[in-house]
Amino acid sequence: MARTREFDMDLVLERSLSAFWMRGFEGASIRDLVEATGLKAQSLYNAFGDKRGLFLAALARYRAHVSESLTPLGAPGAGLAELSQYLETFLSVLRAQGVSACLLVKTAFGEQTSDPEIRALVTASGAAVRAAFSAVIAASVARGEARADLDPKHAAAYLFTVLHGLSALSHTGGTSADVQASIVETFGALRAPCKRPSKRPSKRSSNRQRRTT
Amino acid sequence: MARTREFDMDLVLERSLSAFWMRGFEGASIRDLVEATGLKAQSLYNAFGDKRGLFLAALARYRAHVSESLTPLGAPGAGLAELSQYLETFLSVLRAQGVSACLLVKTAFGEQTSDPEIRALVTASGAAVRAAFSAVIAASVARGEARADLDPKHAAAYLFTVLHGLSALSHTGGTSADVQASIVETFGALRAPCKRPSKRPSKRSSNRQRRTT
DNA sequence: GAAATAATGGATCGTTCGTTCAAGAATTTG
DNA sequence: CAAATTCTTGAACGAACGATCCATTATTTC
Repeated sequence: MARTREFDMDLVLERSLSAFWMRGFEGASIRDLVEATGLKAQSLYNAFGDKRGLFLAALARYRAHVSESLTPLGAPGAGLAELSQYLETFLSVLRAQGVSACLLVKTAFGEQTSDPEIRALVTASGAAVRAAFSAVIAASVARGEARADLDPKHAAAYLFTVLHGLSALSHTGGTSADVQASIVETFGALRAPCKRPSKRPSKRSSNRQRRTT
Repeated sequence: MARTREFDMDLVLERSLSAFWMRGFEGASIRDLVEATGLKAQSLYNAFGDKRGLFLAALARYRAHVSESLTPLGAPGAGLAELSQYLETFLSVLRAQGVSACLLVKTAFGEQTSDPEIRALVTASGAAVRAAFSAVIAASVARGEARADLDPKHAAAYLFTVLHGLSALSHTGGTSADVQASIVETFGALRAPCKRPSKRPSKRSSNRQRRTT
C-alpha cells in the first residue's frame, strides 16, 4: 500500500545518538543531524516528528546500550572485579566515542531538564545502573568480598558517584594516573578488610591493600 | 575626559555568571543576559567585546568565588572535617543557586571545549581545587587523621571525583540519603584506621567507623 | 562653556535555528 | 495497470540568534 522506508533506522538512530552525545541536545542542530545521518530534514521529521522526538528515540537507544553494558554484572559470580571492569570499560567507551561524559549526565546537567519525559528517562536509567551495582555489591557482601557493613543501595550510589565524577576529573585537568588512583581508592573502600582472604582473587590490578600497618 | 560607567560592574558580572551557570554558554542568549543584567545589548558589547568575552569575565568571577570558598581549607588545623564541610557547603550552594553542577564541570562537558582559553581556565581552576584538597590531606596524613599510605595528590583527585560525581548522582534520581551515604563512604575511605584515636575529634557526623568487626 | 568620550536606546543587520510546504518519485495493494 | 500511500527532495517559512549601526544623552576634562 505504501512505499517502504529506504534508510536503515538502526543506523540513523545510532548516528543521531552520536551527534546528540557529542554536541548535546541544543548543540546538535537539525543540519548537524542531517549531515550525521545522511537523511534529509523532512525524512527525519516524517520518522520522528520533531527534534525532541528524535532525541527521545536516541535516548532510548542509549538506554538500551546501557542495559546491554550491564549484562556482565548479571553473571552469577560477578563481584568487585566485574564492577571495576565496568568502570574501566565505561571510561574507555567515552574515550573511544570522543565524548566527555555519559549522555544521561550531560542531559541531566543541561537545560532540557524541565522536560518531564526526558527527566523520567534519565532518572530511570540512572536507577537501573545503580540497581545493577547494588545487586552485585549485595552478592559481594554475602560472599565476604565486600565489607559486611555496606548498605548495597548506598554503596551502589557511591560507585555511581565515582563513575561519573571521573569524567569531571579527567576533563578538568585530572591525569589518567589520578583517574586510576581514584578507582583504586574507591574499591579499596568497598573491599572487606583482609582478615580472611576472599575466595576469588580479583584479576585486575585494582586490589591495593588497605590497612597495611 | 569620559563619562563614567553607570552600571555596577560587579553586579553585572554576578548576574551574567548566574545566567551562564544556569543555562550554559550557548543556552544563555544575549537577550537572556540583557534581561538578567538590566543592561542593553550595546552596553554589554562595549564592556566585554562579545558573548565569549562576557563568558570569560563571568568565568573569572566564578574562579574567584572558588578560590574564596577554599579559604577555610587554608586554616592551619584544617583536616578531614573541613573537607567534608567543604563538600556539604558546595552542594548546598548548588542547591541555593538552582544549578545542577559546578560551572567548570558543565563547561568541561559542554561544547565550547575546543576553545583553548576556556579549556585552560577550567583546567587551572580544577587544579587549584585539587591542590587545596591535597594540602589538607597531606596535613591530615601527617597528623595521623588520614591513612598513612595515602598519596595526597591522588586522594585529592579522588575527593574531587566524588565532589562532582555527587551532582550526577543527585540529578539522575539519587536521593539525598544516597548523597550523604556517598560522602560518608568517601571519608571513611580516607580516615586512618582506629588503632589510635585521632587527636582532634571530627565535629561533623561523617565519622562512621569502618572495620567494626 | 567647549570639546571629547562613553553610555544609552532602538532599530536592524545577516545568519542560523527548528519546522513546514509543495511537488515529484517510488513502491505496495487492489 | 491504477489507485493509494509514503518517501524523497529542494526551497522556503517565521522566529531567534549574535552582533552592529546610529542618533541621542550624559558626563568628564580642558
